[in-house]
Amino acid sequence: MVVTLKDIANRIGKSVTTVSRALHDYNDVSPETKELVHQVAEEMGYSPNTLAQRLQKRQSDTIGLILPTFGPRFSDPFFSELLAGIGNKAVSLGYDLLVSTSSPGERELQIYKKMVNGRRVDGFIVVRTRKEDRRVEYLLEKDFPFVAFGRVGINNEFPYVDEDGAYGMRSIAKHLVTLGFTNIGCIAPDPQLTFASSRVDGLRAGLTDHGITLDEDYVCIGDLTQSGGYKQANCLLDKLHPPSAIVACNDLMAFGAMSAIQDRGLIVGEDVAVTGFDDIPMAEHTHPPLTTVHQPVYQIGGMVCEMLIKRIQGVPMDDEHLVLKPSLIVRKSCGEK
Amino acid sequence: MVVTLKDIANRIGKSVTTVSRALHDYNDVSPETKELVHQVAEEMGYSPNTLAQRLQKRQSDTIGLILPTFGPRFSDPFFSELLAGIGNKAVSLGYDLLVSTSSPGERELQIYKKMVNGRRVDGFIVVRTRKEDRRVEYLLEKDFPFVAFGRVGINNEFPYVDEDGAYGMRSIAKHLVTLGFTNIGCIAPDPQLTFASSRVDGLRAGLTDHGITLDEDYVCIGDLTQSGGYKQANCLLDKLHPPSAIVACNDLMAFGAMSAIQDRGLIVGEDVAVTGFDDIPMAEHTHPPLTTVHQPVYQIGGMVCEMLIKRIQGVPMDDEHLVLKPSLIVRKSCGEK
DNA sequence: GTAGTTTTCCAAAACGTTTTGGAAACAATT
DNA sequence: AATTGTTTCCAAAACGTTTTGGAAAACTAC
Repeated sequence: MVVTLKDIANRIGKSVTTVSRALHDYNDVSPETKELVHQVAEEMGYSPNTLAQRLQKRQSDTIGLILPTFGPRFSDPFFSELLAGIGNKAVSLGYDLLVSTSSPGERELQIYKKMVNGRRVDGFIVVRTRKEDRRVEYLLEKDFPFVAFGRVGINNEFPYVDEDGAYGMRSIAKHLVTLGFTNIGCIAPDPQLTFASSRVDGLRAGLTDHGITLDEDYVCIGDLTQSGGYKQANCLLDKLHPPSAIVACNDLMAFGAMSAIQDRGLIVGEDVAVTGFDDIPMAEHTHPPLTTVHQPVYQIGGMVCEMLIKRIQGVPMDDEHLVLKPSLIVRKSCGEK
Repeated sequence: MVVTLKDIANRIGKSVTTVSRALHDYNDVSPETKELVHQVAEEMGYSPNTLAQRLQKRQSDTIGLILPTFGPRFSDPFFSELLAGIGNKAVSLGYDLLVSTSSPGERELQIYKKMVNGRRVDGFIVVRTRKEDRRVEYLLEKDFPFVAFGRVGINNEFPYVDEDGAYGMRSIAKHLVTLGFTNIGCIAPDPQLTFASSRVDGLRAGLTDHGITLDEDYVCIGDLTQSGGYKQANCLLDKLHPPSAIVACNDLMAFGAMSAIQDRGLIVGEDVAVTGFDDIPMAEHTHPPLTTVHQPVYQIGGMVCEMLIKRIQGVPMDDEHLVLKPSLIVRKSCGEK
């Protein structure tokens, strides 16, 4: 049924070794034999059994990505773009991508362990890092190759790519202050996430630089979805002195905030300003278009993937720690300039 | 370094066979030996090498999913939800999920071939089917297991799950007619996609039922992204007699249409009605909330995954062809009730 | 004590590759 | 003619499992 090296060998009356070496173009096989082997292999429709090759190589040529989903309806455009970036780079470098999904927690860690123990993958890409991250602790302890998108609370002794969230938020702060906003609310992510602090702290620092303090009562915590942004924006708007600008820590929550504002008959960009973070493609076509901070997510996917493969193959990386400066994208959600 | 059966066997002075059988709880191993094996295995931290097991079983226990991405910035919440549905079901049934990304075309087919020939996966989930679909032709010809989400133009002799797009669109048509709309525009997907016709035809039929004809000039083709919806809505609105209702064939394009309307100072739901299709989570929190047709994408992911695994294992399926009736979700983008 | 049965074990083969370490055949050099 | 070198090949081992087909040892029944 399925053609193996042995079948080819039997057919041409040579050994399996010779067939294998002929196909790999070793120079201890005569040109005539090579020609014959290639021809017969082609004719019989031979393709090597990847599993056998991998067992022999003791490499799975596969990288693992476990997406942290929150709730069953996981629907985040950010991750689909990251996935495309990782996936395309992986195929171009000859690696498979093994994807799993799990909400953070014990089950998630079990999946990592299962993959490591069963040698199913050669390394991981860890995304949405947390301040105390069991995943990176585990992988570090096992000395298992991985590259993270994001950093952890302490001891970042592993390769990562991260964006300078504080810098991005300072840009936002400066932009808002320049436009005259002083009463500012913020929708932050779960504080266990590393990027929560860097972004919120960046915002606070940026405002302080201009003599404005961010009231802690005006920092709400959302779940990074549009629905979460909607709810938290409502909290903010229900206050006695509602903020005139809402800084959401990702675009999805910013969209929710915009809806909350509009549902009250207020106009985004006139009555209340809104900003986001990430610059997902949808941000360009909301009404009004969202002022946000751009992260090259697709490219980042490619970068982490490439770094991981270098790590796996023992090729030195140009730079183990990459921190990208995100850029402010001014659109119209904070009013016309 | 890594513990194998042989290590355990050496340590306790038994054969590899016995250790293997003890771990699998065969009854030709004495209780004492079993106990000992388990204990030592535990102590040495043994985990079987998945690659070796798979080679021996001649099964990869892996299912393949190749996402058709359009352009580098692939950012579709629909697919992340589907992925979560497939992924969670796969781990719960002990399968790995191999994900790749490619834009439709020759390269895409190459990826399928590579996976099939190298026996890297035991089956595929094919998504976003086309009327003439090289992928299903290929898999059918190779008699390789797969389950599709969606149908093809002719000869649907393979297991699939699909939604009744025509039915969904008829609901939309009826809803709009009931609300008094007569001048209707449509933003359709690429007509090569199977669901393009079923949806547009369904709309047309639904309108005809109520004595309204869908003007072909009022059917534009969008690329299923928000940006595409924005552009095509503008085309529609630029007409001499612009439609008073825009029916988009997915939610993302509906969002774009809403922005286009709002950018002209018009009010969605008052001046122009908009409808979508899919009911992605974001649809609930746009302004106004989007009237659309609900597809249980997460569940569908689980279903196709389960069907595929049955197909792979030769277990008969309850039903090889599942066509789901989507339900109309009335919100506010066509005006208050 | 013998024949049969049950319990417990294992060597060897198999899965499909790649690598190792020669060996045979022939040619070139002294 | 003996030595060295080159070309071409391959048997065997290895990767880490599981399965097959016994076989030895220990009981059971008469």
